[in-house]
Amino acid sequence: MGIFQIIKKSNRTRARLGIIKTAHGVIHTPAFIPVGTQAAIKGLTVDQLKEIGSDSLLCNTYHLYLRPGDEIVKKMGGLHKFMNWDRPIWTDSGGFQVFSLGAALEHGVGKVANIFPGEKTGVLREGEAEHAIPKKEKLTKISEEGVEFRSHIDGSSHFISPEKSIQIQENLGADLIFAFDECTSPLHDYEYTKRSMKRTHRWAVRCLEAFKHKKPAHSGRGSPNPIGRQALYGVIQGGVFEDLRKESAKVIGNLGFDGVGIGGAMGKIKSDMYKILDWIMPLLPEEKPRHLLGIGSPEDIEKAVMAGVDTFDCVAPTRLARNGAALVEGGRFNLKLAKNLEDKNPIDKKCGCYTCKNYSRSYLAHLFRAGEMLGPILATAHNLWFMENLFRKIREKLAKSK
RNA sequence: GGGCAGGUGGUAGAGCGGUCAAUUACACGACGCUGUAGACGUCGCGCCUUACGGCUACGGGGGUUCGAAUCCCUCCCUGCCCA
Repeated sequence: MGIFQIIKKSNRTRARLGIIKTAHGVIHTPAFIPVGTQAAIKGLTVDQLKEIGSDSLLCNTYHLYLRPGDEIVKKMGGLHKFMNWDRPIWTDSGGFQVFSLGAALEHGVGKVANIFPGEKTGVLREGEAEHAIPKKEKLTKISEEGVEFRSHIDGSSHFISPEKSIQIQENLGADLIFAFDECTSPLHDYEYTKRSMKRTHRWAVRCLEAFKHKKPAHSGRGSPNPIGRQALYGVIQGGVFEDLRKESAKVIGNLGFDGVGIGGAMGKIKSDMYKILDWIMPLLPEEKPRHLLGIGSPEDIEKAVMAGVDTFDCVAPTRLARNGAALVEGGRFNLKLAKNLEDKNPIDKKCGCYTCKNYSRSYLAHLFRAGEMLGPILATAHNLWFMENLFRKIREKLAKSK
């Protein structure tokens, strides 16, 4: 029995309305999942997050393994108890850190690379990194067995394999966990991306194997988990290459995971990502929930939902908030601008969030300029409410549609 | 009245003959942020110019020098000490 129940499918697009069932309650999809890497949504209490309406949140395996340590979290009764969040939790496998502490550091790029270093306008062959403008020394070393990380905190060495990632994630005790993968860089060429993808596939099999032997998870207070254990998502890779993406979709989609994550480099421009989604969606089993890893700019959401994505996680709304950018209809609003100091209006008059109901642009500008922590807090509450509201509208629209 | 120490860009504070439109920090401004090494980063910040470059500048004035924020004289101002 699967964890996903489709309530309604759009006739015109691949969009689905559904619920993901976990031991800590359901997630109404399509859904945005706020990211709380270190078992905390930066700046918000869980009560604030509940008031915003988030069904679930996502934490990070690598970060929690390093600090405070997954064994500690386990001793404290698991992530839910540790962070006082009784709704569903996801954990990312650490696969993204293979990228963010590796190629991303080295090349100075992100998942969606619209800026290429130096003269390079295209791909990067393996070993060619030194010709690009190297930003910093990478902290990872990848082998068939797994990935050696040098801790970004103290430089100490750590080795994470697919088996280790699963074990850490079991200790953490999230409801929905991810297979360990390598998130490749948009600068990687076809050959490297292909070899990496094949390895990610082998790692996927190893994750499933390690996962099989795990004991059923004890149920939380929410509705019973239909599968009586954590749910494991596999991750599709393949960069921007059509044959690789399709191959990965078929392999990961049929491996016996509970859900499918779509990860990796999403190309140079936005349209690349939509192309990738269109390639892989027809190849994925309908009954499995699909998660688009790390994507969540408002402008990306609707198209991805129509392409058939069920859930999204993204650091952008929370990070942007901390950096002084409020999400508004059609773009962003810079909270730090001096001219805001004389503006009595809220960020958005039509917004129903706590921040907009109670505070002016003037006050927010003051808080940010003064370096008061309340600024990022109020901005985070606004941005997450904005995302939640965006998805609520998408769900309502799907529910009403024919 | 006498002695000493100082006056540098929005602020603090380097520089003490050429490499100085002037280190650095803060402030200010613009931009960026997509599975969080991020309440962060990049850039700008005398004037004109897209740029090359030009112009005006280190309290005021006057000198020395090929060349002065840097040396000399003088005036003004500030702080401390003695009368």
